[in-house]
Amino acid sequence: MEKFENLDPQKQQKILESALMEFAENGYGKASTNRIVKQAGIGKGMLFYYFKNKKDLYEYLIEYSLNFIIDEYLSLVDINETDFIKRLKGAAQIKMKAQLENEQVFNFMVTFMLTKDLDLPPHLQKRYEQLQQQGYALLYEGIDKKLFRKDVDVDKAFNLIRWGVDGYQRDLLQRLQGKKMTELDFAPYWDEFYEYLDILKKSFYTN
Amino acid sequence: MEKFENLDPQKQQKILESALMEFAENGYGKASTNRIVKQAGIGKGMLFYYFKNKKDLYEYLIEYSLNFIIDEYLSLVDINETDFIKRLKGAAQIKMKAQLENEQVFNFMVTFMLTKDLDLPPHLQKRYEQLQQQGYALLYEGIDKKLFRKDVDVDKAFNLIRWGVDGYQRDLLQRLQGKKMTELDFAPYWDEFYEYLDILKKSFYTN
DNA sequence: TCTGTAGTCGACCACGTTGGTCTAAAGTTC
DNA sequence: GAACTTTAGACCAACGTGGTCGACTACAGA
Repeated sequence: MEKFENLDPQKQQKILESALMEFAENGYGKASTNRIVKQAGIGKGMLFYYFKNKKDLYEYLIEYSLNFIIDEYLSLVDINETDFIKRLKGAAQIKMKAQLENEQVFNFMVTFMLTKDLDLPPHLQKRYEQLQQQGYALLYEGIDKKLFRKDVDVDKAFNLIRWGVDGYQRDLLQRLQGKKMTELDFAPYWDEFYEYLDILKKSFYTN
Repeated sequence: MEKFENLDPQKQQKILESALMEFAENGYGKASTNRIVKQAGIGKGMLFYYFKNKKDLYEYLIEYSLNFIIDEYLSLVDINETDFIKRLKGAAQIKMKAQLENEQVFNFMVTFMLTKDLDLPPHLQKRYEQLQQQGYALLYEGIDKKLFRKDVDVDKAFNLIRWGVDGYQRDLLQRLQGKKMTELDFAPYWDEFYEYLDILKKSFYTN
C-alpha cells in the first residue's frame, strides 16, 4: 500500500510494531484491529485507509517480516565460514543485532510459522519457502565435517551444538525478561556465550 | 466441587481435557466457556452446575494439574541417582509416560507458567512454589560433580546437557506433530535418545 | 480568500460471542 | 407418581468484532 509507505517513518514503525505484536500474541483470528489502533495511537479509520482490510494488513506484515529476516539476518551470515561453531557465532551476533533493531518481527515470525492459521497467496508462499531453504543452508551447507571428533556421529553433534546455542539464547531471553533491551550492556553476556562455545568446541571437535 | 468429582470418570476426563486445552491455547482471559462445553459435548448449564464460574473452573484445573505433575512426574524421579545424565534419562522416561497419559496437562502448565494472567489464591500459590522448588531439586540436588570433566565448568556442562535433552525432546515433538501419540512405537526414538545421551556422556564426563 | 484534496478521527453499524441464568424436561429413586 | 437430581440449551445484557462514514483539519494552488 503506497498510502502507508509514504507515511512518516516513525509513525509507520509504530503501527508495524503494534500490529506485529498483536498478531504475534493472538494469531490471525483472535488479533484485534481495535487493540492495534489503540496501541499505535491512531484512529480506527486510518488503519483501513492504509490497508483495505485485516487480511491485507496481515499479508503486508508477512511480506515485511520475510524481507526483514532475509535481508537483515539470513543473507548477512557468512556462508563461506566452514567452521560450524564459528558460523553459529557469527549468526548469533547478526541475529541479536537484528532482534534489537526490530524485536517484534521475530516474535511474529515464530507465531506465524507454527500456527499458519491463514493460507498464503502464492508469491508469499514462495518467499516463505525461500526463507526456510535459506535457513537450512545456513546451518548445514558447506560445513567442514573434518573438524569434528571421529568417535561421534557428526549430525548428532550438529544438533547438540545447535540446541546448546538455542538453549543459551532462550535462557538469556528469560533472564532478561522485562528489561529494556536497548539500554543494556551485552558484553558480559557475549563473554558468557563465548565460554559456552569454547566448551562446545572442546567437547565436539578434535583437539 | 464434589458435584463434578462424583461424575462418570470418562465424562469427567473429557471435560477436563476440553477445558485444559482451551485455557492452554488461549490463556484465562480469551478462553471461551462456550467452546469448552461444545468440545466436551455437554450443555452450557452443566459447566456452571459443576463449577460456580469460570475462575472457579480455572483454579480447579490448576490444582488438578499441579497434583498430576507432582504425583505422576516429579515425585517419581529417582532423586538418589547421583549421575546427572542417568537422572535426566529416568526423568525423561517418566515424563513421557505422564505426557502420554494426559497430554493437555503439560500444555496447560506451560501456558500457565509463562502467562500468569490471573493471580492465585494463597494455597495454590504455595503449591505452585513447591512444584518449582521440586523441579529445581530434580535438576540440581545431590548430583555427583566428580563425574564431569575437570577442564569444563560444571554448571555450564549441566546447562548444555539440559539444553541437549530439551532440544531433542522439542525436535521430536515437532517431527511427530499431528501423529496419534497413542498408536505409535516409541522404541526407535528412545534408542535415538540414548545415542544422544551417550554422546553427551562421552563429551562432558571424564572417561 | 476560496476550493479541492489528502489525511485523520472516532462514533457508529450490524452482528457474533461473552460469562452466566433459568426453565422445563428427563432420569432416578422411593 | 411424588420427590429429587441431573441435564440441555434458549436466553440475557454486556461487550467486542471488522469495517464504514461523515465531520473536521491542514494545506496546496488559484
